[in-house]
Amino acid sequence: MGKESTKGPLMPGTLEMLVLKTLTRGPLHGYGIAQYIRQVSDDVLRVEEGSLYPALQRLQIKGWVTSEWDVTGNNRRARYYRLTPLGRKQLAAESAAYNRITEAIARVMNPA
Amino acid sequence: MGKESTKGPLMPGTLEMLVLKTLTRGPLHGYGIAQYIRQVSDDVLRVEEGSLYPALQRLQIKGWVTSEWDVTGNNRRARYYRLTPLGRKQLAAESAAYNRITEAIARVMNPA
DNA sequence: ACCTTATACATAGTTTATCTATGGAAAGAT
DNA sequence: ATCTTTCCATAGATAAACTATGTATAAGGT
Repeated sequence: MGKESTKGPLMPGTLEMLVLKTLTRGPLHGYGIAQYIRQVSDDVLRVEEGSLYPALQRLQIKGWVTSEWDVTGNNRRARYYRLTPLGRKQLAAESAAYNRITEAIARVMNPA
Repeated sequence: MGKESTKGPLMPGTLEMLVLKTLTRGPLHGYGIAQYIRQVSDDVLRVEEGSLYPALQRLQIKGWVTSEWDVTGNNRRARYYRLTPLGRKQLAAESAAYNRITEAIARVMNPA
């Protein structure tokens, strides 16, 4: 009866990068971040709230993002997260590291 | 003074896939598996022994590999791991899942 | 003979990130 | 009234990788 669960676990270590990337489009609240990532990834990447909110706290502590309470278009209170300049640098670094590693994995998986 | 450490952490969840893939070339011992992955990845992926040996035990328990003691070309005793047919199927499944996820990540990181 | 390096296996304990499972609260629709 | 959706948040469990450590032997240099 239920629908088939597409099942979409995240690769540990990629969540922070995806969140930072999402915030380059502008400030957004947690729920919106989760929805955006899920939609853009065609429902493959599912960001669980139990993973997201702790991650957002970590990002804030490290200074990659700031946050403030605001109101959504739905007239709901929500905490909006905003990328800091430091966060932007971090995103570039993480993105480069990610590419380096996935390319290395590709060399193992598809040897010449 | 030491050499620059290239630093190459693995993405959690990829180690088993890389090991299974390595064993498609033929039976090999743990130390050799680590060396192979490191070399083919151009020193980007470093397989720590503290990660590898527990992983090999997990693979064996699940039936993806078997093992037996043998002697290397260096005249040393070593435990050789061999991919099972089940392991080969598992590799195909993990590889497909990995591609699905990395492609989804790419959609988030490089939106059209 | 001795010492060092490289090879080879293995475990214990820590860290860290994600997940599951909950819980609360308010808006809007039926 | 009640239900669904939106939105936040935490506690506890799970799992994979890491660091550190220990053992042992072969080969090669001095």
